[in-house]
Amino acid sequence: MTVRVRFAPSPTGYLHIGSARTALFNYLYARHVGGKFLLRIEDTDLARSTEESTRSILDGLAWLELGHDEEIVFQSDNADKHRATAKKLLAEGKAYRDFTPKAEPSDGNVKDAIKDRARAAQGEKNMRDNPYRDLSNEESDARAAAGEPCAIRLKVAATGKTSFEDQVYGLQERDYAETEDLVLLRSDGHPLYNLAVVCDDIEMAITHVIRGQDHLTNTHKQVLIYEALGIAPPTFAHLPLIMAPNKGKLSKRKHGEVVSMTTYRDAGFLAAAFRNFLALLGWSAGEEREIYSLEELIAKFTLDGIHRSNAVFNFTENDARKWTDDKAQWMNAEYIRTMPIGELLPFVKSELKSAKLWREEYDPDGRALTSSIPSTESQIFERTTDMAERPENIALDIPEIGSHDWYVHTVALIRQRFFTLKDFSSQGRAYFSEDYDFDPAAIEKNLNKFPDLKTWLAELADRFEAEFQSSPPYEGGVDAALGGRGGSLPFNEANIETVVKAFTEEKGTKLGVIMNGARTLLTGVAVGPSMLSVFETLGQEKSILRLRSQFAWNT
RNA sequence: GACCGGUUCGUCUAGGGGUUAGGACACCGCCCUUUCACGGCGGCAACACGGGUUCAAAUCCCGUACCGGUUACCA
Repeated sequence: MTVRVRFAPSPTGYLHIGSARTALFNYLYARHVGGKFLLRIEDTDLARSTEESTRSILDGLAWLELGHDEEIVFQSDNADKHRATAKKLLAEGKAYRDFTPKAEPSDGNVKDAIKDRARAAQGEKNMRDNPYRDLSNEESDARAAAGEPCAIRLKVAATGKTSFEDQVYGLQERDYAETEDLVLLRSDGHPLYNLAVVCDDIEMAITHVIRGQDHLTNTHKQVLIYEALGIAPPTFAHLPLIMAPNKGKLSKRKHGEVVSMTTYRDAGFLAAAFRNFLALLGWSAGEEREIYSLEELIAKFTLDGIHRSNAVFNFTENDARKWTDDKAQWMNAEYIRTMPIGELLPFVKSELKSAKLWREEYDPDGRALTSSIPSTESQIFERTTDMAERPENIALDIPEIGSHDWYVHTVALIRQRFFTLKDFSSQGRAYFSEDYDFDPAAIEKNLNKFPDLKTWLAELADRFEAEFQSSPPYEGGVDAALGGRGGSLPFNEANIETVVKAFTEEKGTKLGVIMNGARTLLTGVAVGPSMLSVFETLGQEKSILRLRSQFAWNT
């Protein structure tokens, strides 16, 4: 028998972290055993279900790349079947009509009201004392025929117990006395959750139900329905819950965005990294290892690796740096830094695109377009036109600036200190645009503290122009004064180091002062890769122009 | 309240009778370095408590405490 599992969210909000983990575990299990992973939208609560929520959940699943098999089932489409099943149980005497008037919903917190009522009952409540439980068929039929509203309840036997072997928690038993005659059909004819789930799981031929352990007691009720129906229940596996940092419930309302999948997508997380993080929340392969590809997760995922204790999703409210779980952030950074560059490139591309920093020349076949570089160079020099004319020709160290190779080289260089995809368009903006921001703290620390830099860095630009070959003959520049001839050195790391070091000694200052000042001017931030590679990567022209830029000063 | 479940560093976890109780994240320190949120090395830090069983308990049993789930004509 092929394994068939399902993820069955109710569309009452976005896909949150707990549901996402449940979906992932179902997916991994199905793929591991070569079964089917189905999707069912439990939209029977008309009052709370929204299409927008369904879309959001689907978006979340799509982002996590948890593709489902077969058509999506909408539970509300099966309401007639659910009703028919309830009628069948009624006809067989396994359920009864309850003519007790529906209780008015209490105002305030429903959960609390229920809890209070249960506590008031002191556990002495007799679950079988419903006066309509043993109403004669005749009277029941007559009252129903007369149009008297009634709910349909399952007739749970007075003695005995439900039991099932949970794949995570082991044998679970519950005395019938603990379970009330649950309502199958509301008095308005609306099928309720437990009935709907059982009917649909049967209909969908679900073999394994993998869901949160908050359903443990529902499972007993559902087992009761299976028994009444004379159908063998599926195998159950309940998952530990994911808790808030205070070990309390992780709620959409209280914790908001931090639990939503779309937040992570929008914050520049890689689905692969987040999946990896999620997989390790409540499951482990029993190894001292954290990074698993999807294929490895599928290969290693088994139900007995699932834990029984709840896990805390750790984050600190009002702390920008720790807005979400440290490990999730680390995992994402780890993926960005170490995944094959070819796999990262498409993500960087779409990030740059949405930040309007993307250029077609970065594409592998974009080389043919390099002839169009002058047009983009007008952008490069946009903010500095008062300083220099656009150069006639450009000869650069490999890789050629703006080319695909340069793009790959640059991404590989700057990803080393990035945490999210967003960093490519924020911290890394200066590599792709002239229009980048300056971090005030960086300016203060690396520029303002050394007033001499204001002239030194401009001088360094002159030096670059003089020492390195092919420096463009800027109008009015040193180069022009020299007759348009630059030096003879190729603009590469080794030579840049030599030149900068010599310059530093002349000025009697420390290398760090020059380098950090240059970094701030050239990239707007105080952190990044080796400054030598930054110079080289940005290229001679940009380096010179930005060194001469006074933009960052006095900001 | 009742029923059910859980409890190893701050967090995620390994370990399931004999371990210096391991790893990861975070944190701290040192090194590398022009800076740095990269990297390298190191450090801090845990078996909830009390009884048993046993030569030996984090590990098995019982109890307590604490935490969580459920207790709807919600899902």
